[in-house]
Amino acid sequence: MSIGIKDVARVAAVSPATVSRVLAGRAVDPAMRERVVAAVRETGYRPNLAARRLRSRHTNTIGLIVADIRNPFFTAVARMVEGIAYERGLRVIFSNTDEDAAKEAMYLHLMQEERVTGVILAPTRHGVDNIAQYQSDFPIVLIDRAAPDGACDSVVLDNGAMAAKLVAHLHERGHTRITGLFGTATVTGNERRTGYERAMAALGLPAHAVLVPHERAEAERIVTELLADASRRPGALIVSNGVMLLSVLRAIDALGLSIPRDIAVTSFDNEPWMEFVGGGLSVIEQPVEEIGRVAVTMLLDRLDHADQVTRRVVLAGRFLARGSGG
Amino acid sequence: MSIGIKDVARVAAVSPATVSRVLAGRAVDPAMRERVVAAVRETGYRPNLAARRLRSRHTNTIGLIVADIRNPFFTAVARMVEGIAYERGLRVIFSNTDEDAAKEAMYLHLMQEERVTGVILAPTRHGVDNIAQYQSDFPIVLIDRAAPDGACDSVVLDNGAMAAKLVAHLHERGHTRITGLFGTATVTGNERRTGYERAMAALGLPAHAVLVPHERAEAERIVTELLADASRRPGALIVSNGVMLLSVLRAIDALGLSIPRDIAVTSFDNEPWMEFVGGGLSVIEQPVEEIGRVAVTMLLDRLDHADQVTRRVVLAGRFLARGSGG
DNA sequence: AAAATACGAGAGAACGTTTTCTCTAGCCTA
DNA sequence: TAGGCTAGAGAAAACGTTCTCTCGTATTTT
Repeated sequence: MSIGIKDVARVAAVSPATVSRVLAGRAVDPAMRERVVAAVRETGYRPNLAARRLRSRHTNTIGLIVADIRNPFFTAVARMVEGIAYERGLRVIFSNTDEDAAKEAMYLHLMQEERVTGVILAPTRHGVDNIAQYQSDFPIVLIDRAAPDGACDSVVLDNGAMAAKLVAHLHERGHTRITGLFGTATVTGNERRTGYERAMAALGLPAHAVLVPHERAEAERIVTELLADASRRPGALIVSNGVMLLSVLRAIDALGLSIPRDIAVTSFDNEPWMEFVGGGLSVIEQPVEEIGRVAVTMLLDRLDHADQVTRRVVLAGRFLARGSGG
Repeated sequence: MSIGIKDVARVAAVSPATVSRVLAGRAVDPAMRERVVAAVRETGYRPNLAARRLRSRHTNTIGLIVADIRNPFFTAVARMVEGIAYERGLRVIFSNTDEDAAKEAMYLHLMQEERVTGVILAPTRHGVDNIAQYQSDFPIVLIDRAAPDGACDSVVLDNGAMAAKLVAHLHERGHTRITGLFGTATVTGNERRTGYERAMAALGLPAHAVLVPHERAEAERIVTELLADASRRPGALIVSNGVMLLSVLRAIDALGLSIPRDIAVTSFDNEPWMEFVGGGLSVIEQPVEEIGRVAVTMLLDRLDHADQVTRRVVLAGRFLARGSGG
């Protein structure tokens, strides 16, 4: 039998309502307040959040659903979101879809049942089209991957421009046979591919985009095939994200190739270890803390102004030139 | 105004209790069950979890508190715990203390208010001594770091033996001047240091253990200092975890040294990128999936048998010999 | 065939809070 | 000084479920 607000009220010789008011920081006679505070301490009372949420009809909870927790980009964003949310008195329910649309749908349903205040979501490709049905229950802010028709607030990287930056960097280093590797599963991959193709075209170079599935073994197989034949091997690679990069590195290693001697490699996403591989990998660093902060802010904003038009915040990344560009 | 169980009951022409029974999968007349299922679908009903938890008095929720989400070991464990928990119909509340005892205490209080079923915790050094006060509210299973007096169920790596394995490996490769780098903040670091010192003593070699703080810049400074002077430089390093390893690599890189030519490096924790650095880093891989599974299992076990004696499960790691041992 | 038993359904209480409503006392204004 | 107003406290309803209790019907047992 745990201690309830009534027990505290009895000890403090006040009504439960008064205890509730003290806990909520509302106007209460100072003497009474003190009695209540003392009683809370004495009894070791802990409010029951389930009861509080049920009665007050707000959960002060936001959902965070990411597509792949193994991707350190999402880990970093999650860390930021959680920190900011807690600062503002919001709890975070965290979940991971593993790029699986069914899991995504399940977690969105769960968010409905939790009656969350709002959701920050990195949607799967399939999920993007189906978020509309949840919008009526809570606002959603998309991160990393935006809804194509602006159906949703979103905060994304300027993928096209960043891809172009990688192309420019490799071109400056004298590369012309630049191949791009992009994911099949996300709009982000698409945007990066488009940016790559435009930039290549602008330089009068032939673009060669390869679509790489999310699944690891398959990804490695495709990359190995691409690089196996020395005569047809590209001079430089642009890799769409940090997870895919690992498959690329594994293939390069297995073929006994060396970066940047045999092939130049650049990528999206920055991680601590990347300075130690291939003479230091030249990469696009995403502004993860900014993404987290903007996402939470937009979500809270949307709660206050439900019928404001949707916004799409596009953030620039930072190009880190290290040695792997050749 | 959202749809409640009474609305579903009205549509299905049954009592709310019956709807509840159908949802809980209890015995109900098939015809009625069908009516209820249809009504749920028709109304788009989503149960309110706050109400359910309040009334049923169990939350089906476990708390997972880790010390450092940037450490991929914890990310991996978290992923496993979440997966297993969801399989068993448990929700996971995830939080991260950043090795901060105050944050740890706050989150443990939060777990009380959430009325969680149990908690899986990677405690800070300070936290280990204070968990007793929470044990009365919910069982706790410690991971990675055990309570010294067996006050708690725990699942840990066989740190001593694994450290000895690294020593043996380096010794086989001809190293005698082997320095160990260990964290100051955790009992885990202590155990690894002890294992290292014993193994060195057994081989008749002088042990040289260096304590490295968790804070990154400071860690890097200390390691740089250790390696700067070529004449006093150790021939091989044993690093206590993957986060510290990054500081070590940075220092080695900054000094222009090469692994394993100038210095051999071995470490605890395995991550995908480690095969590409220093000719492939030789490391101890922790059985993360096993740790997650055992932790959840022990927690559920403890719920059934509250007064069973505490258990301490010690798991072996796997040594991955790659090139960095020299 | 009668009695005992088991099963399933509904009514209503209960979970632990916050909120609404009512009331009193004190204060300000006219 | 009387009347209206305001602030703060308590009583009781309400949040949306599940659980307990009761009762009727169907099934088994003797």
